[in-house]
Amino acid sequence: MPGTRIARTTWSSVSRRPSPTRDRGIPEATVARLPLYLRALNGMAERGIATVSSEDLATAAGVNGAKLRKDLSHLGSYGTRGVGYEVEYLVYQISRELGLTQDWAVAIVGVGNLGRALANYGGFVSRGFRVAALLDADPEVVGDTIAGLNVVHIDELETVIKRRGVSIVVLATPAAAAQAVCDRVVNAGVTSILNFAPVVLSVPDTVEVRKVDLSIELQILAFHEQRKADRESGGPLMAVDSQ
Amino acid sequence: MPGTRIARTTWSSVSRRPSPTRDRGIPEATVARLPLYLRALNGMAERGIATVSSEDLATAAGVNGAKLRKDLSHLGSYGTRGVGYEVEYLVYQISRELGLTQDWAVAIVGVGNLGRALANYGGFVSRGFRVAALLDADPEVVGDTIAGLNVVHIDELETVIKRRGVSIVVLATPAAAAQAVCDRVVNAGVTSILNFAPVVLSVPDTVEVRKVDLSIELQILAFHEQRKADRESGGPLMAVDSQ
DNA sequence: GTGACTTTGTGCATCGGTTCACAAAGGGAT
DNA sequence: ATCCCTTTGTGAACCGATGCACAAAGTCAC
Repeated sequence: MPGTRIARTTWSSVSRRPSPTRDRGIPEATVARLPLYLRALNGMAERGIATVSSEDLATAAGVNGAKLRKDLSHLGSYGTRGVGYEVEYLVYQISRELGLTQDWAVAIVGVGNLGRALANYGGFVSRGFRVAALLDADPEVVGDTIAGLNVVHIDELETVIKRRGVSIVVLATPAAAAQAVCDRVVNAGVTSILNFAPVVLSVPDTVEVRKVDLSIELQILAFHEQRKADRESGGPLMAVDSQ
Repeated sequence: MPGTRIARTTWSSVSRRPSPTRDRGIPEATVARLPLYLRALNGMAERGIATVSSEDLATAAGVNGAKLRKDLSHLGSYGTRGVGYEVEYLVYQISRELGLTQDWAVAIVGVGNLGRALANYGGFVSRGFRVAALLDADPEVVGDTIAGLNVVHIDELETVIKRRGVSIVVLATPAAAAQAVCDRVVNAGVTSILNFAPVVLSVPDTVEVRKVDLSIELQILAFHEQRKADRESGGPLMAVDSQ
């Protein structure tokens, strides 16, 4: 299947121009941590803290100081040497960089247990995001009101996406339906998808897919848990080495 | 705070012995992909496929062939050159490596919308995992039956963990309660935690914490989405470079 | 048994990300 | 204005992960 490509989290061809000062190509790892910093900073702003050092912010966000400084340096030079970062200002800069100064219309497809939970989860749709539509294929739930929104039939997908300006879609459908819905969503012009279904989605590489997979996380935990158990009973020097 | 350490996903001191053949230290990146391979293999087994090449399995799992082969080579030499991998056998080997041959008792703490969804989500508790307890602080929901389980008051946390042999805890509490519950869970001897609350948990570094954070995923999508928009209106050569 | 063909397993170059360590840059006291 | 102290921003070494490319190892046909 040469037409489609497997979803990658990174970009195939980011502009690799060696810009002199403000290289706009922010490393993916950094982008993934910016929301963490933002959350910590918001907490500080609420508690009335005006200024913060890289070291303090780093521990609040659960990372190391040097990493935080390097991350922030990718956005620009927003600190004052000898003092630290001004909290309000940094909140604004990170918000702007993440695109949270505009607001994003999100559609949730699949209103089962999980979809319902997401729709109701007020905290996760924080500043910048707004649940604009709920869709489902089951005639039983179509027409219901969940979190103040009317559930629309999946047939209306394309119409709803266009009319309500949806640019991010959350997939909470059963695994079997996910790829088909995904295809339609992509055809409707959406290029950002958050996928909760336990399948590997196949999309053109202009589309960004992020995956949240509960079962995988559990399996990773189980791996480490088992290893700890092995360690205890076997001891580190009793490694079996069954060659 | 020198006593506790921020949760890292990796191990501080994995056995770094240069073992000759079967190095038991499997790279973290590999571990994270094994569940993906396992899922693809299970699908193939169901469809009656007996044997599969690295290239086919790789595309099914959404990775590149060389990576898959290197990943599998960390577990041992389970393929046959010129033929491929026997599906059933590989399923068993990966399951064993991930610790899915035993079953793990999981407790879910916090039975709000999300906790309820997780409890009911039959698919996610796949082979190897079993929801053994539901806990909550709200007297309103304590005593309810959800997914066939009685919701227990959080006061019973330590007792329930011991009595039901819980070794993995899923935190689905409000952010404000998460750290306190986490401390109690850790004190009760649990060393594997899956955290859905939007906070950075502080735990001793013998404890493995994995985080699932919907809001962060959305923000990452927004970042890329904004960048695409900038690209279109600005054009790649109109980079502002506001030095 | 031999040769052609297929596919694994891995050495090696490369790349992105992390961490260290320090020079540069500011603030504040005297 | 000068000196000392604090903290940022970053060059450079390091480390793990990725991907290429190929030799080794097996199957199958005859």
